[in-house]
Amino acid sequence: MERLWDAPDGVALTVREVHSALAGTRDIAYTTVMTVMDRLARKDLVDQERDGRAYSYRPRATRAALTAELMRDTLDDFSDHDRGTALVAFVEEAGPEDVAALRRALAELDDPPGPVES
Amino acid sequence: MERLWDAPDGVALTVREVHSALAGTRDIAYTTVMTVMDRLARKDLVDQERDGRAYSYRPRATRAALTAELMRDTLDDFSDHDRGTALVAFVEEAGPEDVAALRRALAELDDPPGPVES
DNA sequence: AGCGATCTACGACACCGCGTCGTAGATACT
DNA sequence: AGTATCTACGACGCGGTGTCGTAGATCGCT
Repeated sequence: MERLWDAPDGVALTVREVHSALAGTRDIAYTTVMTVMDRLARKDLVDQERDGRAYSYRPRATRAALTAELMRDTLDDFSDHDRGTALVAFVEEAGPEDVAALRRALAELDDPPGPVES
Repeated sequence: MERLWDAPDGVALTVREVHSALAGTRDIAYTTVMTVMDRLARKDLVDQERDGRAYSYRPRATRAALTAELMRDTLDDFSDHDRGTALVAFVEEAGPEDVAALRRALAELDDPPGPVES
């Protein structure tokens, strides 16, 4: 259930909230959500903070950031060799959309767009 | 044991060859190598071809290509949302080396360098 | 032909991660 | 007190992975 990120944004959520949200779509036990949350916390993917009698969980990173990190991890597993080679392969097989996105991302490195204002 | 790629290059290898290669470094049973090879073949990560009485295994893809594919898979798991966002995050956290490699890779897309011929 | 080396086939075991859930016990609300 | 709400902890099944052994087929040499 790593897709608990899909629902919330960047705030802390209690188990109940998540469970309620999910219960609408699918049939899931309360404790299941708990267990998942707990495991995510154990892995430091979320922060666990007390919230009254219950716990609240806040994602430590964006889904996007997490995805990026996983991609980097994959790349790291390859590290001994030429990372460049892998990246070239990645780009070569990437769809036009992704290529465009990469270009944009790289461009912004030089020319910081100034976050969100405007 | 996905790291069987680390030793060979792009040719077919028999179980014995791989085993011998590994036996130097670590203490491993012949059948272990077999099982691994077999599983890799099952997953179509390697091609299995008869070679006399034994089998020969040839990697279906470069380690680099495989890495790239895994990275793409990770990205796909995120697909519903903005792939761009993930890619931006990826680029932002990437080291200078990787950024440079990406730039090079993208450049070559427009301007094919004509493989390897000096 | 007989024997030993070599291979494959098949199955087994342990361990881990993940998704799923239940029971038991603490805590709070009415 | 009684009920609802939470957490703690453990459990089960499933699939992937790393590891190996035994059995049976084949090959080559004496």
